[in-house]
Amino acid sequence: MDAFYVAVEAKHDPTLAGRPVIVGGSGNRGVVASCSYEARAYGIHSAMPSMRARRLCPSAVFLPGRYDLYQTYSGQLHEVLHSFTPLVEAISLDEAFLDVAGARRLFGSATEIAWAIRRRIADDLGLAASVGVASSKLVAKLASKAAKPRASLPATVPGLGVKVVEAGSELAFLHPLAVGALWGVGPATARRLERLGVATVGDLAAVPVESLVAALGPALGRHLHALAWARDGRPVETGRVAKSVGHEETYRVNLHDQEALRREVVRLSDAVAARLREAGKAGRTVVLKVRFGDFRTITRSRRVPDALDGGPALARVAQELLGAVDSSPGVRLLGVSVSGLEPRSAFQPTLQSAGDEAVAQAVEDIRRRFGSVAVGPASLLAPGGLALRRRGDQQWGPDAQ
DNA sequence: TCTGGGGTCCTCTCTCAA
DNA sequence: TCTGTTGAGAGAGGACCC
Repeated sequence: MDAFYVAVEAKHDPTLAGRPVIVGGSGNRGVVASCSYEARAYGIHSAMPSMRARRLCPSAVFLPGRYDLYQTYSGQLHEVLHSFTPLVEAISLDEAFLDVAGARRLFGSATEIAWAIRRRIADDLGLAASVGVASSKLVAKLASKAAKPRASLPATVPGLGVKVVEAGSELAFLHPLAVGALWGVGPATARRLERLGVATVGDLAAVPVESLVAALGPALGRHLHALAWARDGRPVETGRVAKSVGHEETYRVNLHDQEALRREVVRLSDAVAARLREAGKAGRTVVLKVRFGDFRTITRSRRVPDALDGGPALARVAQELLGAVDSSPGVRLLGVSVSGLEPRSAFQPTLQSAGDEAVAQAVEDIRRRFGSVAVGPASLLAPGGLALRRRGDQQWGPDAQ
């Protein structure tokens, strides 16, 4: 989808159309989640600190973002995609891979399907999408990028809408691109490749695989070498299951007080537990993440004998992990996550957790009937109240104020 | 310029057991 | 019995994606 969050906002408020609009955190520790092409023309991009974006374009409209609303649109989008093929691999709220090999008898060639999907999204959702058509996920993804509009002053240059890379012409399409365009090449890998004299995908293809393995390790070295030669046999995977569930939060000001940190751990654990139970999952590895004022980040984890899904049980483990951390430099971010997930039915609650189990069930029932802030851990009744978190709350950093 | 939140995957190191 | 090797698993960190 093209500038998805901003496009949804503009649909609900047509006065936003054609203006520099930024969705993201408004506070001094927030970041840009999505921005309109008009904002991109000022050099603004997603993940940029909001403060910097504001400096680059003081006249931009800043919106806090409505995760629930974007989720609703995402659901509609995936309904449209599934009406063409069941082979849909969702990679985010607004992007997906489709394997349309089996849909051609019904809907025409892959190119015809691409245009039809684009029309349906425009008709049903009122939003613009760009589609890439190719024989592999790698090339399709890059083709969809090539089909998007381009930010420019004085006006945005409209995109192709659909970009087709015919079988046999993949290398001609790939090799002129910057190496950073490849999936798996971020800033750190791009820097390492630069030292090898690699700037484009074509340069990368010319490097012997042994040299890449020596420079980047066996997994990444071999993977990138294959991608540079357009060898990408990864199938479209439907029904991928989550391997971990977590919740983390950056604070407006650094926290120093151990008691405050312990309360935060309870709150985060409660949020994680709610989502675990929603998903019918429990997990065996509890991970505490701490980011200090100087941005140094550590994780501490513990594997427990019985899978956990209750807030109090998670909080106990996470608080033990927190106890071994020196928080005196000041804590900027705290996170709790659980991995090693298994279906809830596959484990038996121990005697100790049986009480937690009953409490968690009751809490869940009350929240279903009266809302998420109707009940919560007593320790959170301290200053700040029942500020329980759900997924999508404070998605892009602490609010201003 | 001052860096979010929710994830996945890879690599390195350490420990323990065979 | 002692020492070295190997492999598995856990813990930690880092890079990357949207």
